[in-house]
Amino acid sequence: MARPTIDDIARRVGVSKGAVSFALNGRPGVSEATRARILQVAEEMNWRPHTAARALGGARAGAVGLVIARPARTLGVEPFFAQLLSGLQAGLSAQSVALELLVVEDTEAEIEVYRRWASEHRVDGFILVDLKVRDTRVEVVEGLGVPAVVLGGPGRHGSLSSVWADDREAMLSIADYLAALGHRRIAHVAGLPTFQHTQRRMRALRDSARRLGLAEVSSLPTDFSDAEGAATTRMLLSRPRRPTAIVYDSDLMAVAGLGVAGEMGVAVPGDLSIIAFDDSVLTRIVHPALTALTRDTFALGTEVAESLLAIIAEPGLRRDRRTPTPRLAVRESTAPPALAG
Amino acid sequence: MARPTIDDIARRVGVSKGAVSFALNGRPGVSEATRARILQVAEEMNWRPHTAARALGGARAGAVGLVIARPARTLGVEPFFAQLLSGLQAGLSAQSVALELLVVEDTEAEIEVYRRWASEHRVDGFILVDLKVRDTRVEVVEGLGVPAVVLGGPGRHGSLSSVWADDREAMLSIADYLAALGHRRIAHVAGLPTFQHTQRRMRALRDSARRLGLAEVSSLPTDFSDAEGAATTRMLLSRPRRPTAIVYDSDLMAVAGLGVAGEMGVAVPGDLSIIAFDDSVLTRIVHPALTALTRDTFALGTEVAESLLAIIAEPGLRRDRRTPTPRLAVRESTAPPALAG
DNA sequence: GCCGACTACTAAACCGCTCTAGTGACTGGG
DNA sequence: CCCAGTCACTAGAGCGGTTTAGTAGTCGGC
Repeated sequence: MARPTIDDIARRVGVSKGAVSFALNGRPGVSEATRARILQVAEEMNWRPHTAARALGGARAGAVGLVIARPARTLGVEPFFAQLLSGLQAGLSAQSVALELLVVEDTEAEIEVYRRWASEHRVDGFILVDLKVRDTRVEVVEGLGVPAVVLGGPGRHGSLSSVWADDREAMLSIADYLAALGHRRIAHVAGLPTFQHTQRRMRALRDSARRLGLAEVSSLPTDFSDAEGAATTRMLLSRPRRPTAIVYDSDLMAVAGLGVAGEMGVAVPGDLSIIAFDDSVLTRIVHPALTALTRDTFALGTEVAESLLAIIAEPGLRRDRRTPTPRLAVRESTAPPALAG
Repeated sequence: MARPTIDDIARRVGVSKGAVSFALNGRPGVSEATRARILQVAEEMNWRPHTAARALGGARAGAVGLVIARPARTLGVEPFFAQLLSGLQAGLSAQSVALELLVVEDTEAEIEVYRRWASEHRVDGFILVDLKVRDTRVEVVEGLGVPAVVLGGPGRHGSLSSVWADDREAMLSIADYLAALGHRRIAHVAGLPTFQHTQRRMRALRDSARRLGLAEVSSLPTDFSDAEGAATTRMLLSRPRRPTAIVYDSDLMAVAGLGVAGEMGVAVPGDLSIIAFDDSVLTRIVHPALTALTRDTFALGTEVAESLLAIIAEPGLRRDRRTPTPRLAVRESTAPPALAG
């Protein structure tokens, strides 16, 4: 027998389709005896709801959408994303909601996908990542009236809910730590300046420099690639007065920077301290292991998933969740600067 | 105006629903003039098909499923998967087919998901990865009658189509290369022995040893984690007669192994040559950069996507595609063994 | 004994689209 | 001139659910 439908069940039990629907959805309208009988027969026939049919009636699609606007080839190298994805999965699968994933080239294409998926009823909600400084997506998604959670914050995402960690606070803690070690010349190999979190980190470092009276502090934007991370490091270490500490906006760039230091004969942490603004196996696998800001990206993912599910269940709800500020895991790549600093 | 339906278009143009459906799907049954008019109005009204409604009529779901049975937390660290995912995306999005992704704990749960998705008509096909030696999934998916492509081969996947690269050939080329350099004691830090490709690689190495007359060659299974990769390396390097070359089944383990060598004062490539059986930024970012077997995982992904789409379009088709054998990219981690070998 | 309220259920509309059977107009061949 | 065949299109069933309106039957109260 092919796919049994509720009609088959209804016939077999000797009731109407409607009764079966009520029974299967735990809705009032059938007696307990009948409900039990229906459930039993459904079980026997191995019945499963046809998602399309359900969705057609205006119900849930049973999936949420994540669209990532990055060149597809670079996605593979970001431990962050894979971790986040895993966490999202864990959170969603608890309610057997699927994740619909799409990688597109640019924000324009991304917006087009939101439009399409929303109008196709393909998903019940969206997850927005990589928030830009003036992000057009927020407005569009708000306009679509589809529940959505923004990863990043605080503020700047209209009426959408968000899950965020305090980048600013984290950067301040790094600056404090480096200053306490005695570093005065600190460089920051940043990410794309169009991202909100990049901006926040740069601003935080600038503020720290002023407050702590650090002489030479600079943030240098990159595209997050290992290549630019390496190139920027090479440039920094070629300066006559090289920085004694470098903070990298991603673990990948930090590892690339460590490689450059090795290649140029700069000892880590003797001549140069390195801190990564993101953690993963990468930082622990290299030698010396990198001091890094760790946060539980997996947990972040589950948090986002839960937020989104909550909003889907109760539209209109707005929920801003701040996750724990990343903490500095001190490993072997940081030390007081050499005396000749 | 909310979502326009084909009925709205029909009313506006002054034709029937059927005509609109024909026109929008490029099917015969309407005149060119009417078709043009309908398309124009559909465009004006910004109409999009409701996927659920389409799927209900027995048509395509417009999505394919990928279920991965691994602890979710470890997924994040495998560059391979993210790359594959990107490639899949690229291949699928060409026909705007979505990818439904789910990470589960074990094979049992994975099979349950196949069952559910198939009966829910949620996807049009499946992609099976991590093929085990005696894999129960193949049989189940065959039984479901849903198109599927297996990543891995050759053989051992029943009537399902497959996309595969020649692991055996690749391992032979590594053995040949190391033997030519003069290595006679070679260790192989393998992956999970339940995987088909792990078995194939181990067998190939054994065969090579016999053929080339290599004295001491051994394969040591691990769980693919950086931790076990490091531990196994530590064990190998503590032996009185340590190997002069180690082949790692993944780039992650190779990097971990490199770290252990550094920690134990074993020079790479002076005292020890290292080869990774998989390539990614990881191998290029460390120092010395690792000699590795490179293949285009992204291309592999698009290949799988295309195969699957072909089978969905034409059920019953069976298509085994062999992708180019991975080639050895020689970098800085391999050299002839020290004389005292 | 009758009314109203409640329970347990049925019948059927509906969601948006596809697809088949059918219809009317026109064409062309014998 | 009539009939068969094509063309362009319509009407409506059907996909598998949900949901609403309606309907018997029962029960309690006065």
